[in-house]
Amino acid sequence: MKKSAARQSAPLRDTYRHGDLYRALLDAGIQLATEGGPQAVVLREATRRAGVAPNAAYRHFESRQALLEAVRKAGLAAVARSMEAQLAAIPPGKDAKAAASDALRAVGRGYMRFAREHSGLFRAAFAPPEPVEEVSPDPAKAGDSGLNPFQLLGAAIDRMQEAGLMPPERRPGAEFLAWSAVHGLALLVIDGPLRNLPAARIDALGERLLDMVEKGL
Amino acid sequence: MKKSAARQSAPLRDTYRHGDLYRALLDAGIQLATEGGPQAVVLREATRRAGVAPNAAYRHFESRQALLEAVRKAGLAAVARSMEAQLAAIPPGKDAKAAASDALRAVGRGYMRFAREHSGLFRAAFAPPEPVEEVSPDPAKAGDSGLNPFQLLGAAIDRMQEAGLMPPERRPGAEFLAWSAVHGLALLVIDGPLRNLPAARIDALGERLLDMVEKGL
DNA sequence: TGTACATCAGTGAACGCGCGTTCACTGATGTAC
DNA sequence: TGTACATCAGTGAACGCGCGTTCACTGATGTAC
Repeated sequence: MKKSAARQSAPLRDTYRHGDLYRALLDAGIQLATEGGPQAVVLREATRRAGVAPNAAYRHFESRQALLEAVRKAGLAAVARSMEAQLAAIPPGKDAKAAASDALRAVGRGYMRFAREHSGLFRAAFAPPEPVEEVSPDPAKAGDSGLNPFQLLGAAIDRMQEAGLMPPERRPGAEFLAWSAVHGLALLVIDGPLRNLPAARIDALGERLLDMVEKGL
Repeated sequence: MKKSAARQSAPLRDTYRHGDLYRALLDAGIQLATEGGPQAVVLREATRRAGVAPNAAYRHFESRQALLEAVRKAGLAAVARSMEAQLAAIPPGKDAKAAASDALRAVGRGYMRFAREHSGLFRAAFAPPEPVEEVSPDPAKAGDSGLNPFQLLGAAIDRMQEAGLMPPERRPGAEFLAWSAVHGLALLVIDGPLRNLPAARIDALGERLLDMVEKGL
């Protein structure tokens, strides 16, 4: 399993230069994270998959840590995109209240869905270094809308409040509460004791959790 | 930092036999987990701390995995004890409704407090192997009451329902919702983007989260 | 349009590291007589 | 109460592993003339 694929001594390309090794290493890193979480992001394996000598990575990343960091940002962007996809799937033409409620649920659903479908990358995305940054709209972490996952959530909650579904005095910090609930279920399901619950039960649980959040906010 | 303490070539004891090496290794493992999470539970380091040759561990644990497993169970028991401590601190003499509500909050608070105070061990306790076991009252995972963390939560929710604070039709599966919320905040705070939020804000957030859960259930 | 040259992306070999695990052993302990 | 002996907890040395990282290099590429 370790020395499985892409393990030839001859390089995979015919040119001496690779072309876009940075991208190739990052893609390999993303793939590794997807397969095995942050720990699986290993420099040597990434270079192996890119068909390149181990030390070639140092032309593009200062260290293993730097590669992992790049993978993390890519993971956050992918989370954001998953949320945006759910937002885009909302049927239009509802009144403001219903639309706001739909949006909040879509954001949560997109988050949980990504966690389940790409659990390794999800775990990498939320691995240690990354203090909360209410500012810093780093485009590398954003989805197509330019917002990162946290900002997407914030926007959904703003709509809830504007639609009158949430008293303004409870607005500050509310994203942390919603985030906690959704994040917790995601982790219990992919990594924790709720792993190997049947998918249908997980879905139902997710919807009930969103009920709870909506009602409890 | 790696070769810091307890690094002498002479053993720390005067007898040839150790006395209670199983316990010593388990304690070392717990300590390692507390310091650095599940990954930090390293056989060789545990034997080093116990003042014993690396391979001596194999008299008591089949493999590194087995030691980690034992640490995990000990961690779960410690979580349960933290929850029990909060339950014990509830002032008596309230009516059933208030008492049930207090109990639910105590359980959640004990969980989050443990996560913050022993974050490495907490992470180890909820590391991969551990499918949900509605049965299996393994005493090694239980606190002094004999209940494991999940069972303590279930009992608190039962009380909520019995006190009429929750409609019976919403009872099934409700522990998963409460657990998700609390677990998510715990992880965001110890490991994730909410790390290095000031303690006072974390406490306040924890109480608001419990409000949300209580209301939302 | 052609040639000389500087640049710098990727090579090949090697390093030291700590890890988990296996082997044949030794010697303190508790038990049977 | 004393002795012989089996048991088995801990020893010492060694293994192979994959890792991150450093070194001096080579040779394709793009640029200046």
